[in-house]
Amino acid sequence: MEPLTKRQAEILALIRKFQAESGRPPTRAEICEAFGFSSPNAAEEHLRTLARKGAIEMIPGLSRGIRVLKTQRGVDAAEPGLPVVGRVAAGSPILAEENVEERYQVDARLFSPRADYLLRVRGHSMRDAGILNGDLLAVHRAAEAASGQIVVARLDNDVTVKRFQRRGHTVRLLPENPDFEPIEVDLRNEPFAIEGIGVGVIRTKPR
Amino acid sequence: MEPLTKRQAEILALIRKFQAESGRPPTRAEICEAFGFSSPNAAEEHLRTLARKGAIEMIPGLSRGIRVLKTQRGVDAAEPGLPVVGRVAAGSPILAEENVEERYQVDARLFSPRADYLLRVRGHSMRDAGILNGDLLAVHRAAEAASGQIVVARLDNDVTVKRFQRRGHTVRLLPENPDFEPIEVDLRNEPFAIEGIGVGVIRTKPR
DNA sequence: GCCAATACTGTATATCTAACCAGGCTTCGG
DNA sequence: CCGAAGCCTGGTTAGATATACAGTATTGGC
Repeated sequence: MEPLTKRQAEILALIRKFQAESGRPPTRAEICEAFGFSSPNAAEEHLRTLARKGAIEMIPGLSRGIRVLKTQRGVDAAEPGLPVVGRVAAGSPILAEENVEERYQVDARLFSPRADYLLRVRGHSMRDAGILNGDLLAVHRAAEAASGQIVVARLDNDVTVKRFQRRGHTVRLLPENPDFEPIEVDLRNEPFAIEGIGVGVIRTKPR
Repeated sequence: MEPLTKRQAEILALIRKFQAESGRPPTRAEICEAFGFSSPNAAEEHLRTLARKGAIEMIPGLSRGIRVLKTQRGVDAAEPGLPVVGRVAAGSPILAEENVEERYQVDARLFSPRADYLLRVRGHSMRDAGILNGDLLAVHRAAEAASGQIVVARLDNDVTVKRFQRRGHTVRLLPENPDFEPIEVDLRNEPFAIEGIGVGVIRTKPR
């Protein structure tokens, strides 16, 4: 989605708020009233811009034919449920909008510590820890971890799930499957960061 | 809320569905289209009746000025969340109150088919299917199952989770762990019933 | 300096929408 | 048998709404 100006973001926020409170999208006139515009064209132009930038969809001819396209919002907004993160684009923050597939309505407090998001796991390297290909790993955001914990780690633009082990300057990322090899990272000259700690698993399809 | 006729309940259901899918309430004309009415008055009268009976609110003069008042709590939308079943008392129905430990706020529609309850799994017999001791198995209530599905089965007052296999009069309950032995049941002279089908897993503690 | 984009005012209009009127058909209780 | 309520057709209209066109002013990049 193209970046929005401050004013455009305000308009988008109003559309969201209006819809959440009243159950219907606003008309041009209602947007004008909220912002003090005296011409419906002011609202119309903002809507067109938002549509062009991909923030909303406009259905021609329909009253209140506005759809907010992306549920957007990262961690801060108190939206119910947890964002599901699929493939993580190289270099982008893990909760960047482009990585969020959808939201699942799951109580974050089920997990302890609290889950911040769900990461869709690819591959079989954690099979013996009961984490299968396609599973959702409930992740608590953290930059530190204790040895033995299952972590979401970022190394050189690759995000992976492994069991964490640290000895001095060396970090070992251990798979839970004898078919895979441990990864060794020298913290002095290789990029490494912990994105979070695995606090649970959700599998929505039986195996 | 006064009781609704069958037709009125259908109209109300459509309003809910329309709003959930499009983000806006329907117009009279859109209701007509959905039901095949040829006059907007048919929709108008239904809306008035629904408003009189307290099911919806109508805001005069506004396009799409319909608000569904109660989230309804009938058969379909009972208590939110899923009941967690722990140890199942001998002979009692699996969802009997005495077996329900608590309720977890999880969207039942995450799973397909829909989950009806969560069963806390004891033991390691399904380890290689990624179902560990202490995990919650999301269960869809069913009395039948296809071979190869993971089922919750009741045999002689014992409830167990295994992979289901049937050949004529014989049912085999297969563990997913070489340390355990398959269970064979002769349907002609041994008690056996399927309680449900496993449709997912939730693990609230990392391993 | 100039063009494009943003951010509005002001006006106009075709059409969408809510809302009303008149009437037909059926069911059900008194 | 009657009246009321549910359920619908057909048609009408005031006003709500989307959308186009003509301007003005400001800002930032080239």
